[in-house]
Amino acid sequence: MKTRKIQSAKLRSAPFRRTRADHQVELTEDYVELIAELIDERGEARGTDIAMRLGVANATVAKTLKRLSDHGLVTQEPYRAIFLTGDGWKMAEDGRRKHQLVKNFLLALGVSAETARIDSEGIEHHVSVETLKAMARFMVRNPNK
Amino acid sequence: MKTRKIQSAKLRSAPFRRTRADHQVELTEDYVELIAELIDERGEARGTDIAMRLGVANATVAKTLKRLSDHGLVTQEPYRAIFLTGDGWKMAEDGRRKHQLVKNFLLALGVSAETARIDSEGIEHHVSVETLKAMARFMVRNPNK
DNA sequence: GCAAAAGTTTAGCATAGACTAAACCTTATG
DNA sequence: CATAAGGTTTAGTCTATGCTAAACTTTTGC
Repeated sequence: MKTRKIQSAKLRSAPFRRTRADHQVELTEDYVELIAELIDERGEARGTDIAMRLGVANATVAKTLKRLSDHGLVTQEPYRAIFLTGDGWKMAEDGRRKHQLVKNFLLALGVSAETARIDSEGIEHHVSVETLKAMARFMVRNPNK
Repeated sequence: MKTRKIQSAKLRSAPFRRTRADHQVELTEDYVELIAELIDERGEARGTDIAMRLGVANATVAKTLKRLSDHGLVTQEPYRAIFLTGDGWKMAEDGRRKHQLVKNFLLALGVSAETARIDSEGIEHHVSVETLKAMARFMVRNPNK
């Protein structure tokens, strides 16, 4: 096959997907959002509550929290509740704003509440600012039916 | 704090997010879709091409392909091109259909081609059938501006 | 105020997905 | 047609995210 080399040249590098590191970012965002939610709802976030909501073992939560703490997003004392740092709150707020917007958009699009809740959680981490703006515009044009 | 126990009881279990195993599914879908694309474009998919498009090292691709092969999605002979099995094609086609729909939807919503391309890749794995239908309806109402 | 229950942490293990470096086949070209 | 270039595989390492089991601390309730 004589054409191989030429074809290969056409593909030359491509920052096409992010895929790898992004999964960590997503999980981190999920954690801080959930922690913010728990603090709002009940004044404090505890390992067990996080574990239950995420459906993982507490040991897993403890390990992840240690990492978040290393990365300066949460603070914790042994055997005490977890709190968010300034950076942690910022990330959580960003996430929640996005999440709300996507969810409301899906509702405006006409999907059920349940589906809007589930899909918005997945989609939230993948929408750019441009798309968020387009969603916001759409909602202005199509008020909450 | 006397209320702890009662509060905890309220949270009782919650299949709230999928998060863990899903990342693997996403990566798998990305691989088979890309392989299908390469086969369509040029008749065969090779490790190097996949590595370039995904932006990872070939060793990483080789390892992942071994897993896909174990899971019956691709077939490969040493030092030869990669092909999809029936299941592999099915997954790839499903993914591509979803991907196209989401991308066209974003375009119809008014985002730029570049953003539609990038965001649709991320969103694709997180939209339910119900949301896809809602997107399709929207496009009927708002033909390709 | 002590013992049992509940929650948290630590230790050890497994798998996935990333990397580099080196060994190994194929292909292309002089 | 031999060899250099290029693609592929293997080996070994690292980090993240899961798990269970066991140790440890705090809280609750008698």
